Amino acid sequence: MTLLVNSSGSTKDRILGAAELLFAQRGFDGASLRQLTAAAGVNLAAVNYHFGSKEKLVEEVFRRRLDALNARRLDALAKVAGAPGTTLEDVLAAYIRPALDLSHDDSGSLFMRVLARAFAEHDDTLRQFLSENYGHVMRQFTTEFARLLPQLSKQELYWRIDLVTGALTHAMSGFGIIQRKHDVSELAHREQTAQHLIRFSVAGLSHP
Amino acid sequence: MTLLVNSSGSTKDRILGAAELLFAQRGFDGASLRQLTAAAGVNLAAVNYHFGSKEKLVEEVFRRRLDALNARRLDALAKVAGAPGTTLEDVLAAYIRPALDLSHDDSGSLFMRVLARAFAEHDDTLRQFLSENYGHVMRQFTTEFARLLPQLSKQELYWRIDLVTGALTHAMSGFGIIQRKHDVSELAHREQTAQHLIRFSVAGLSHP
DNA sequence: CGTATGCTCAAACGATCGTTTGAACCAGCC
DNA sequence: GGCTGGTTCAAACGATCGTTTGAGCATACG
Repeated sequence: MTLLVNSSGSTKDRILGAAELLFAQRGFDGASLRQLTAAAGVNLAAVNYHFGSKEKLVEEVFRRRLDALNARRLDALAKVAGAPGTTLEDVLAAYIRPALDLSHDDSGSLFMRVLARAFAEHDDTLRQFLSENYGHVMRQFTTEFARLLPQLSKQELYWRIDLVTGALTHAMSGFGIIQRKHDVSELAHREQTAQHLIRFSVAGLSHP
Repeated sequence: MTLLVNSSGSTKDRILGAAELLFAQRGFDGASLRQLTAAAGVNLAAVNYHFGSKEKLVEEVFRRRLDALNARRLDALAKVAGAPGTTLEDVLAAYIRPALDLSHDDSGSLFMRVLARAFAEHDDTLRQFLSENYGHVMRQFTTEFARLLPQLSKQELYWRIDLVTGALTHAMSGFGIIQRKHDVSELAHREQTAQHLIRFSVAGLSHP
């Protein structure tokens, strides 16, 4: 089976790291606490001791990554929002690039796959958690999109953003058929993904 | 808990119907055979008697719907493919409309949600099953897209189709924020969804 | 009639799940 | 030394999982 994920760090961090990996690979139900604690190299009871329950652990996995992701998204947005020369590409880049960085970060994080799984699970408590804690980020981006696309009705804009989100989630979680070639560096592949996503989204958002 | 789903039909069909519903709601792991057989109004052992195992049942749920879906997709494609006046809209409609019909069909099928779940699960055996049995459909559509978009490189075309698929899956499985209003008929909403998807995809596929 | 055949049923199987328990350990402080 | 609070540990808890079993029932055929 899966071996140790982390031999260093605190027990809590080792659990969080192993949880992220195993949730991405096998899902929230599919990954058991016994597999998880074995991979983390900690005792089975450590999860309930440090997090209270498996469900709370799931929330912590989300919180840790989403806090970082949305902070970087808002930073990037603040640098371009409201400025006179700002383009659709700029706002989309502020939305897309932090997510791509996260989905391919140093620890080989599979977090975006975990996130996509959460969407697919249609778990109401989890969706409520996401909406409550991170809905304001989406709202800020929507406002900026509306400013740059004044010709679109609110309804029309929502539709298009929804479809962009679908393409984004799909690409970021590695659903697709596109795989990185062996002769392309990780960084180059990420840049290529960002370019495709942004140009595709610009076209989808701004068509007449 | 969930009550009876079907009080008529053969035991096999009742199981398949209940399985589709519960897999969509709770996932393949999350839906137990005891919940499932209770909802179908059949004995617990009936699943293993008629299907052999839970995994085989999952495959049957897919096979039943995907056979119908892809037959209708290929029918629709055959009517427009290769013809001189065929547009991108026509081909996209042949791809999108049968899926939308299925995702909102008479029995309130949640099948597209099941399919999206299968994508998210990243289950290799399931992906192989899908690729082996239905890969040729995707290949035919890709060929037609390539004919209508000769200016795109193969690599570029694959990227764009991949992103279209993401938007499609997202919209069809009801991930998004867009919900049908109470004063809009089911049929009108489906048509609106198709229109948005097609126009968005045309823009994304054909931008320079 | 007897007896196959296809199907359903309640009951049980062993495995695995998330969680709890109580003892053991181990720093730091009196 | 003794004591305390935070942490880890093996072991067990009851619940639920997918699957199997063998008896029971119905229909069809000789």
